Amino acid sequence: MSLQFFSTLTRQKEEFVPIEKGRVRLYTCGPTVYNYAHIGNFRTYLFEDLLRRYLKFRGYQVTQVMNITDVEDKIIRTAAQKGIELFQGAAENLPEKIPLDEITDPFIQAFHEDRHTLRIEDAEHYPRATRYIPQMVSLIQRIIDQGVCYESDGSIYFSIQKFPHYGCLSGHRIDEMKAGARVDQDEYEKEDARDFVLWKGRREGEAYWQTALGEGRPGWHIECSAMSMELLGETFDIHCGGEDNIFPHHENEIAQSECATQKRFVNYWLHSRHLMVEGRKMAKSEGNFFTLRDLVERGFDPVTIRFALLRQHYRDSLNFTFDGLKAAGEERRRWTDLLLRLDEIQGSEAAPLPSTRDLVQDIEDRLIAAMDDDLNTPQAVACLHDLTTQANKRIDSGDLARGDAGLIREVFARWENVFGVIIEDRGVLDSEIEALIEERISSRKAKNFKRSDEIRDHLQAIGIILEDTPQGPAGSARPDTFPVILSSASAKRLRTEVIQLSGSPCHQVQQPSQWPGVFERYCRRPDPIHTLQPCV
RNA sequence: GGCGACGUGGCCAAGUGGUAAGGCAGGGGCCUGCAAAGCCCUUAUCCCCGGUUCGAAUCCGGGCGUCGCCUCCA
Repeated sequence: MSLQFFSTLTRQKEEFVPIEKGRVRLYTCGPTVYNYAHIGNFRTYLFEDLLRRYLKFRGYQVTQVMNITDVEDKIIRTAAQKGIELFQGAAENLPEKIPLDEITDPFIQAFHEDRHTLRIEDAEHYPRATRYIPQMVSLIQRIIDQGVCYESDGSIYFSIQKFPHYGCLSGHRIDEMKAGARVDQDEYEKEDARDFVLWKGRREGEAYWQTALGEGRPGWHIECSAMSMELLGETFDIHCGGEDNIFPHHENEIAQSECATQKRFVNYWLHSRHLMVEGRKMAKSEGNFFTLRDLVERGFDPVTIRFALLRQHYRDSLNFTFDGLKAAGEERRRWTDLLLRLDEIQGSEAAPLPSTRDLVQDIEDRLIAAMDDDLNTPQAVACLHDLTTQANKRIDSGDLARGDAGLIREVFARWENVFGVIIEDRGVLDSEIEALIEERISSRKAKNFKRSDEIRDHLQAIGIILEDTPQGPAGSARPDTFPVILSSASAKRLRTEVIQLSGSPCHQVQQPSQWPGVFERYCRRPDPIHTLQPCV
């Protein structure tokens, strides 16, 4: 089977054929930087990251653009409130920094930090709207040349009646779109309430650029058209975003772009559905609004958050719950535990058994089939669980040699490149803890179970779980906490893998009233008397 | 009001015509000094009604319910 995506444009799955063989040009709508991104935003960015990673896995060279919207109403309003000097200047000749950057730079930086926290890969380009004003102006001029625009009070509007395909993406038909009160909220003067603005004429108290179009600033939609064309060409392969962007944003992008170029704008439109929290739309007024930072601060493992947001299909609405997070952590723990078990397999480096090769081949075939089918992550995850059960079974029965273990490890390593949720970062075991582990081993040998249980309980209280195996103690990750897997040389000598938690004590965390009991169940253990050194 | 999506076991969730993947949680068992982990066993006829078909969770019609967009909210 071939790689297929569900295209919003045709509302069906289509085989993916890139414009240029072996290469994908991908545009993803990025953040508006007036605040920290919330987990709903990140659901979309994670979907796009998965898409990017899988395309690479499938051998494509990916050129991804993610725009940064750093000029729009809220930013300008914030700047005005803060008394930041509003700028003016020729669009062609702007200084390195503009006053609005004072508002947006910190949030751009925070966005990239959050991205890294969630293991979202770097895109090739992160264009900022304010740096592409000249391109927007010339694009608007091309659209004007097509005779589909009109000017009113210094602003330039696109007349949707003049674009016959208007509505093709969203399914809205122009004659059915009511010019109701809600549509007509724009303060600017439009001939038809449904028209959209390409260029906003200068208004008192707002930032503006001096351009061939006059003084003003760009409308919302034009930045994506201008920047995508500049960096990816006038027709490119895939354009993504959240479902709320289908209308009007992407609909308008198509209209303005295809009018300007008289070419197809985008071949595949992919949209992710929204995230809900505990069954409700996430909203500040509901008290269920979370930024990534909120959750990390409260002790949730960001990689588990990544997994919780990725393991459900991107085109289904996702109900983000704390029970779901916990389950996601358990699923990940199965994998990390298995990898630890595989590491412990001793013996000769014999060639893998044919049955192991068959197993691995079957799993990988199914994984590819699942992901080829419009990124069917739930099915792919099930494949990894199947492999996990099979591998555990073979370890238990003792017919897994190091060569077999290596083969299975390779599968996880390969698919880790796609999912980014399997492999843990490892640190180094604290010497005080090592001493306790050694003491427990000797206690057990001496059948002093009171003392050995005491030590195990103590370690568990600070977030280290010891599990005894026939070969000696081993460790596993706590699903509900922040695991830092520690594996020092001496730990290995003891055949021990230990996990320690890092971070702040839970009693410092404020419990939110809307979820009584949440933190008893999910917060980090009150630690941290032991300092961890990250291992390279 | 217009457009669209969805409704599968306690929870999450695959499966789009041939008699229900996987995970979490729960129960039982093996293993263990006790645990933990792992393994084994264990819970559904797929919102309701009608239709098409030899046969439907899967197609069609109706109903109920949930959600999204129609507002510069991913």
